[in-house]
Amino acid sequence: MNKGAVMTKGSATIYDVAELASVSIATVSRVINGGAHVRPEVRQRVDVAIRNLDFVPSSAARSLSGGKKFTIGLVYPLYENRAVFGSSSEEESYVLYTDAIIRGASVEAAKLGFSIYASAVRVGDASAGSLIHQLSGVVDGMILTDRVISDIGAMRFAKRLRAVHLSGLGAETFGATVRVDNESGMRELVAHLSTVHNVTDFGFFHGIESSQDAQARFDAFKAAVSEHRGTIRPENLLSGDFSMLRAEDEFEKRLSLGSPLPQALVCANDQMAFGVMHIMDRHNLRAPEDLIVTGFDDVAMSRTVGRGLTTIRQSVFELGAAAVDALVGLLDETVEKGSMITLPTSLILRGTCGCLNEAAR
Amino acid sequence: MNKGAVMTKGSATIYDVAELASVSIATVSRVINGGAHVRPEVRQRVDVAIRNLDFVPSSAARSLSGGKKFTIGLVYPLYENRAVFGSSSEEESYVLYTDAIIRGASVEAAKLGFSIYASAVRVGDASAGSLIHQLSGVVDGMILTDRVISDIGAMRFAKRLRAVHLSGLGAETFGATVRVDNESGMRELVAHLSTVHNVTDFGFFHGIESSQDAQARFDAFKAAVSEHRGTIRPENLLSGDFSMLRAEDEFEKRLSLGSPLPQALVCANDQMAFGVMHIMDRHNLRAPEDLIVTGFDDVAMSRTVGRGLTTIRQSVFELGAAAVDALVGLLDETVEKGSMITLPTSLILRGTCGCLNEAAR
DNA sequence: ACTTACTTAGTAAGCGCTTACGGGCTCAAC
DNA sequence: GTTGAGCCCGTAAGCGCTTACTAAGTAAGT
Repeated sequence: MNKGAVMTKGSATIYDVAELASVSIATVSRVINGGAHVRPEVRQRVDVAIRNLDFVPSSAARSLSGGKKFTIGLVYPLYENRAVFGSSSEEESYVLYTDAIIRGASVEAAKLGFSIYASAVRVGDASAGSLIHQLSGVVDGMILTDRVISDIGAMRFAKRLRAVHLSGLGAETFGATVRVDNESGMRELVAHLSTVHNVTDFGFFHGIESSQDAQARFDAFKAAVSEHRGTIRPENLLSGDFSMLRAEDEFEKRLSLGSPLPQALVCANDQMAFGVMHIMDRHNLRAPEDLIVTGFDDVAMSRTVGRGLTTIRQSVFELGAAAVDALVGLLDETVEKGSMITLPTSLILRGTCGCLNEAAR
Repeated sequence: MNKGAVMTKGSATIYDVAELASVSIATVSRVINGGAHVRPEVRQRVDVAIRNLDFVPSSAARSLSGGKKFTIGLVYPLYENRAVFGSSSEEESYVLYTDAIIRGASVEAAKLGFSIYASAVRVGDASAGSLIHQLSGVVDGMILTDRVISDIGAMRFAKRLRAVHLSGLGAETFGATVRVDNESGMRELVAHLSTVHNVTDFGFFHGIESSQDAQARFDAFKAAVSEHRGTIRPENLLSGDFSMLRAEDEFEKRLSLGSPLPQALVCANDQMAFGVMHIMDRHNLRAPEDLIVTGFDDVAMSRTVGRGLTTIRQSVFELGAAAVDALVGLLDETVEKGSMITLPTSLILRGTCGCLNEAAR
């Protein structure tokens, strides 16, 4: 195993590098990891050897030895198997949401030298706990997206594992919580509708109940409306599931009621606002003339649909990134357990409320 | 470290289990892995110990020792950082596509005991090769999606690593290729249009050039049209990038040309077909009366848009799953290097070609 | 009863790293 | 010139598994 050690079969190991550079493996290790206390000359020799051998340290060995696995788990909801292509549309909105989180997390993780291991859990699946438990052997900590863990077993693994919960409330149990500032976004929006457009008669399209975000948006909405002395007639409280399709059905039903519409219908996400506008179109109703419509998220399509959808922007991409930051912080004890990070939102004014200035940044 | 070994700090190790069950670690290992040659009684004792200690084997140690890492890399294209939320719409179609692949791959991988490590590469980024090289230290093999690797460095890593390329052509270099049967789908579609709807004057909306799929669909389309003695006027060859927005622009331009439209416009994916229909709407044109429009993919919205989009169904979810199967096969030498797996497509007839029977499975 | 063969379980040798520890240097201070 | 303090680098002990190899026990064939 002397000369044979050089690229006998699989990829090169640290021993091969050490031999080629005529140093010990400890030195090679030092060079790889920041390399304190290594003479420049030696470091160079090692670097060259690494390059010549196409050496990539084995993550497995690294983890075993170093204790850290440098992977963080990201658990997100899976709906039906036959996702997206050839499947229901409820999913699409979640797919977009989830995907943005995953990308945000991946990019941030890469910066910090971590990998993301994304794993889907069927919502409401009892085996979720077991999966998470299983995951714990593979990751250093994990990120749980909204709706993923009802709280079953939350306690159980929370103490053994670092975790970040997205859009949760009860920080305490988990390591930390990262959420979006639903409140101030809603407050801004309602204030705008009330003061600029003189809206007093409000309606609201609720998202799926099991979502903390949906709940938070509704609560904030109610608070803001009452603060501005607006009214919400019960028939203008529609309940959807964040999907466009469901929103269309519900709104169609609402129209058939005959009862006059509110001045403004605030939707808990953009997709539902699109659904509403779609149905309005069929009935020859126009936004904002016949009804002011607003969304939440500011997805790509918001800018291009009709005269532009007035909405509240949140950056889901940042959400993912922030979650990673929080988790890594938790791991090296930079972030305290129980902390809650809140990401800002901003009001984007477009055509559906009557403000056409596309400028709003 | 005797009694202390039991849950002193981190999670339990195989030693803790062995001690609790009064067996050696080798026996525990056997129980975990299929457990050949272990007396039922002993196996039970071990199982109980595992459960009591919430033992999850360390993936790191397993990999180090076993040689396999049980992770497969999945490299997909990243466009801009600020993905999806607050970003361009070109991405959305890709996001959906990528996501379906990732989910398909994850689910299949989970079944086989593998994890998916999904990693984004900026398209056209020179560092792609280095990232892939880096990845090779972490995974057993990888899946490269369409467009991800131009071929730079393909040679370089192909020999050291097992890889599956999605939608590629040149199998050989990579371990294996998994693709969708663009050809037979297109052939079916064109045959249908020609024989059932008597179309002779065809148009085509091309996808992004760098995509092998886009190219394959166009080639198959041309072949099928000429086989049916149809014609394609040059002005009816539109070029898009798979996005709805770009398609809208292009089609608007085409309309302003004044030249009569073809009888049917075959689009390389559904999103572009939606764009076309959107513009038609604005100009009071109807499908299929004024122009037959067809898509490719059968995304969720296809069923609900207008009278339903006639399209070619492919299951991207299956694509991801098949890729994992192929890769795992490659790893245990069940699948030969150089093989190509082709997934079926099927013609879905709906309103936009004049066939309203939603039944078509 | 005695080899032959198979089942069951334990012992121990790594897998490829990180890192405490210690030894050999060099250099400044006494 | 001796000592102490750094700096550099090598030695070796694990990290928690898998898997030969070995040994003991059991069943079966002669």
